[in-house]
Amino acid sequence: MVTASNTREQIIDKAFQLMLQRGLNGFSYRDISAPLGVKNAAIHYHFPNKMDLIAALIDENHQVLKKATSEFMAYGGPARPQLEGLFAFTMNQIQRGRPICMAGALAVDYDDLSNDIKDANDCFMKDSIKWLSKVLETGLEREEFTFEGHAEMKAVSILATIQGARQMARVHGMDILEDMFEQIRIDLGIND
Amino acid sequence: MVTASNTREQIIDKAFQLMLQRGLNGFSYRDISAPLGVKNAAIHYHFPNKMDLIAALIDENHQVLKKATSEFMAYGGPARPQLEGLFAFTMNQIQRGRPICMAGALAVDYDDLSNDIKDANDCFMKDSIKWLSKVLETGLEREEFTFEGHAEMKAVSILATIQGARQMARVHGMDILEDMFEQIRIDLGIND
DNA sequence: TGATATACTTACCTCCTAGTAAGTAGAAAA
DNA sequence: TTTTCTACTTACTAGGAGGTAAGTATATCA
Repeated sequence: MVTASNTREQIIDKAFQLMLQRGLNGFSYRDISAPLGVKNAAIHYHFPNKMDLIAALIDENHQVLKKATSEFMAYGGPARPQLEGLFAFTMNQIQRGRPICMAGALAVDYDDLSNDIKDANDCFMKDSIKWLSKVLETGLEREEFTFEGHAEMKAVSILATIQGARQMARVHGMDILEDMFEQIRIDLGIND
Repeated sequence: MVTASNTREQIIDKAFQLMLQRGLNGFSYRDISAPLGVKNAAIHYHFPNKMDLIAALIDENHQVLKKATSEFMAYGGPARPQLEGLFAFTMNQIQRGRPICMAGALAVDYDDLSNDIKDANDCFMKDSIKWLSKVLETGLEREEFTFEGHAEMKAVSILATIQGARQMARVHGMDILEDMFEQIRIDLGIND
């Protein structure tokens, strides 16, 4: 072996894609190992069982979120680019072959999950909601947005809309997503 | 055998519940047959393969929708009770152990589906959107609702929100759903 | 009464699943 | 140079998946 091994990262990357394409029960170790040219046991070496792998994926997902939102959470700033960043991130995920979001992928098989994984997912969602709530509050203060109701409830509703829209996009095509983003903008009083 | 057989109906009923609880890949023939006290082969007798069963479930789902909306689609009437009916139906489904909707259950495993099933699901979604669009348009005309943008886009966004909220409710508890319904009302200018 | 159809059961099959135990090539450390 | 560690592979297992072929009890029809 000449290079330092990156098998672990490749496994995570592939599993991530499969998870967000087919859900937790929709892919097997073989689906990961075959395209990478390794054996199933190689996956078990890095992740003793499937739940360990899933936990790593959720953690990975959470890191991506934290990285993307840390600056705004620490220093604030204009809200609109944050919202547009969420839309762009969503589109980007889908274009990279990840049509459903992590929470969506887990939700169908939710009963199978260990408490650790449920907690990790819960934590991720709470952070997402916290961030978007702050974006909305900031947008309201800076008069970038207008909306009725509590920022947190509005944040949850926007995240739910995107989550649902990602699923619907699979059936109706990706245009529906742009429509949903536009509707969210309209509902926030953005007209440009 | 004394009574007329209702095994077929029981299979559909059980499969429906499992499908909306765990998704297409989240349950097996055994999960259906065992609680009904029949053998797997009994399911194969009524539905030669799993896709035939899924098709029957989608059809069943579509019938429920048509039944619930036919009167309004034919004769119109006040929009608000229609919207509240959607909320009530959603809550009722969840309370009956069906936390995710059919489209959500199919979306994760969408690539596995036959074209027939995709078409049937597409047809169901189109009918849902058509109905809710009419509800919104009617509500606007009758000054029950106020909103910006096209009725159809707004309808899709509401359905997406509910779909996403059902998934989130699994993680965050059912209270989130009532919150989402309330936010939808607020966004439609309903304040009571 | 005999033939046919319905609604299953019994017994089986093949394939795939996650998971394990033992072996191994190469790199690093002693 | 020997030992130890890392990162795997080979070879295997038990169990579960969907699916099938053949048999059977009951009801219906001719």
